[in-house]
Amino acid sequence: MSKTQHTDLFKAIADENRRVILTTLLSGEQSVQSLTDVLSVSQPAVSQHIKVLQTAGLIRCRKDGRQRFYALVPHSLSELSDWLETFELFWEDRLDALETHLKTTTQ
Amino acid sequence: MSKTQHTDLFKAIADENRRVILTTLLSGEQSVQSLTDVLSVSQPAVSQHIKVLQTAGLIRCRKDGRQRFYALVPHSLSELSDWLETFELFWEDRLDALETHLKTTTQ
DNA sequence: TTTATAAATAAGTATTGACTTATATATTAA
DNA sequence: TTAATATATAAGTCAATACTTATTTATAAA
Repeated sequence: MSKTQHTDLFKAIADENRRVILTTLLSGEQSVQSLTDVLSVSQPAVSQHIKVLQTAGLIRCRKDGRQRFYALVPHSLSELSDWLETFELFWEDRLDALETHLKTTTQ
Repeated sequence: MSKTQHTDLFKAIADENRRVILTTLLSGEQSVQSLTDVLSVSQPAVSQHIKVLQTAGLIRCRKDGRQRFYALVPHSLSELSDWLETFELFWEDRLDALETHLKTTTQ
């Protein structure tokens, strides 16, 4: 995993509206239209957020007629999960596990 | 937890240099000086990053003479952990657990 | 075919954010 | 005291970002 992609992920989830998109998709795939209804910004703004999320690998697209349905990509936050685990092991005083983890993980 | 604080956390970890500060602190508390040695930015830039991390509740300060030692605040990423868990339950098809989780969690 | 709809892209703007250098503040050492 | 050191704050700059409206592209319906 490149450093750039890493950065993409953290930046992607840094925006509140993009996090709303992600949590909205927990209830299943959504068209751009319905995502626009949820957020209080314009349709182009939503499309722009979608692009950021897609570039980060967090969502994927399914075309159907003139609509596009976006859905969560399974396990696409695992990189974040790995990053978090480093700190959780540290805080749990699982220093043995942390050492192993640091040896096998790129920070 | 307020929405503002939530946003503070995600924005705090969005920056690469701030993530470097956090991972550096895994090896114990550090002075501003030694953090400045690690990053390739000026001392004031480091102080500014420190302020963001401190505001987000991720690090704390200990004063000793004219030095200030910063350290990780244990479990301060639990909010991020909770947020992540929502998606992980979803991806694990633990839909029963997800339902329970969504009922008890503020997104 | 023409018209309407869904979404993406283009282009411009205003705000935020990450830096810089200069300076202020606090503490220690000479 | 005076000078040196560690850090924070001030002020300014530049680039990135989150929006806007206008337009393009693709598809479906009249």
